[in-house]
Amino acid sequence: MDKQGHLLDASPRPLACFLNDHSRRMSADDPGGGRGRRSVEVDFFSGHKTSSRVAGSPEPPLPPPIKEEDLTINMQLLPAATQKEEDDDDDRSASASGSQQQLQAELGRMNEENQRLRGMLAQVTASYQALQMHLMALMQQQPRKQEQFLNATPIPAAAEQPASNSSTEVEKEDSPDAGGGGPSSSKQALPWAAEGRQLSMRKARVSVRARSEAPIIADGCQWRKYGQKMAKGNPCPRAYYRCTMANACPVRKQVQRCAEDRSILITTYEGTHNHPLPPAAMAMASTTSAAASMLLSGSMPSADNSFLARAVLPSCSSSSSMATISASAPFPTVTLDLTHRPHMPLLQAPPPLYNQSKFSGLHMSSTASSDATRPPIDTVSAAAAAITADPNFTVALAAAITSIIGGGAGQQQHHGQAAAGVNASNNNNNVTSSSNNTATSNSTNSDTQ
DNA sequence: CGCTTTTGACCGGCGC
DNA sequence: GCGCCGGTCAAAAGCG
Repeated sequence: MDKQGHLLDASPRPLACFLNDHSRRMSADDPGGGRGRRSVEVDFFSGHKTSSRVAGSPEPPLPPPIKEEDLTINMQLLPAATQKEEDDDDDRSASASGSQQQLQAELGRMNEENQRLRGMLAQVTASYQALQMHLMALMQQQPRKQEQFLNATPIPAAAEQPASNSSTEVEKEDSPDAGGGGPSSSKQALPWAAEGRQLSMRKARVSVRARSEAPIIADGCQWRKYGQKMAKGNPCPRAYYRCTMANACPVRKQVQRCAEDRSILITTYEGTHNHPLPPAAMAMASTTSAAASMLLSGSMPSADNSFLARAVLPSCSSSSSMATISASAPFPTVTLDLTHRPHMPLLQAPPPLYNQSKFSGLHMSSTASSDATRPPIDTVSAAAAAITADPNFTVALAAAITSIIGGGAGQQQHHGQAAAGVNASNNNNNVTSSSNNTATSNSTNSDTQ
């Protein structure tokens, strides 16, 4: 726990801060930096972010545009022997021309390095995507551990969160005969339902409360509406969406307006995407999936309710007031409240993106408080999840990389995408080809009640 | 024509 | 066992 806490506490800052700090440090405090300067190291496969330090090895540095200061620094960093040779040279004009040649040679070398670094950057970007998939694969390889965690701490019947078919899913997954012969077996033929392992990832939910007039929040993904119901206790209908970015993506979400304040949109995500996500969707998706996976993997210490809050919302330094635990929900559910700061400019905003989180249904306050009965903490998963879960980091990474590659031309674009993906108040509707206001379409479902 | 939304019906869990 | 409820299905309708 201490390890994880330290790790998580040590990396709350957006990448943009690391970049700025780093370039400042490199130009002033690190004359011995040499190559690999201004590097931002992210070990995507271990999930450890080491960007605040100068790398010992010149591996994955970001390719900076060649600037005057670079040349200046590099000239200062010429080997001592070379400088001594220059001093001993009697022919000053020859020395000057030699210096010029060296300058040009250095420039050429920097250009080559720049090209090389761009290639590396492409690899890093690909690795980032691969990491996402790798994480999902790892999490799906641990359903048993997750089941143990969930089964060892049975969840009380629901009152706060809507009831669900969690136990149904557990049965379907655990018992091989669950799907056989029943009338619902034909329904299992659906592509997403055939992914039985995916069901395990659907037990935890991440709920996002956002103030928005739009029917759904723009999270960068494509969704298809497959149902709408009137939920008890809420005059507003609840809409059910399924991710359509991949054929068998198990991710679903429920969208419902808050009964008390209808300007607040409550979006509940369930599951983990099994496909690469666009940058605009990365922030929200990684946050929700990481939160869900950490809930399921039991990666949070039982004694520290704020652990997950700090992991998922690492920008939040004060955790005492933002993490509460309710044992009344059928699902382990993380609620991210975005309603207090709806227009946070991401890349200029080191302050918390989410200023409040509420944990409901963690059901760990009583039964899981004895650490002896809990499954071991998966440090790597927790760390990787925590890092990828940091929307500031993800968005800043994308924006920083884009700005470096595109020389700022793409920064605005990425900034816009990032904002669209995370700013919950964005009114863009990312539901596929849908202009209907599903939440306000008074097609109240009479259902069979 | 293909895709999405709508909406009534159906299913299973849960409480009484 | 029955009814309530949440979640999902699938045919019909709508849309570009």
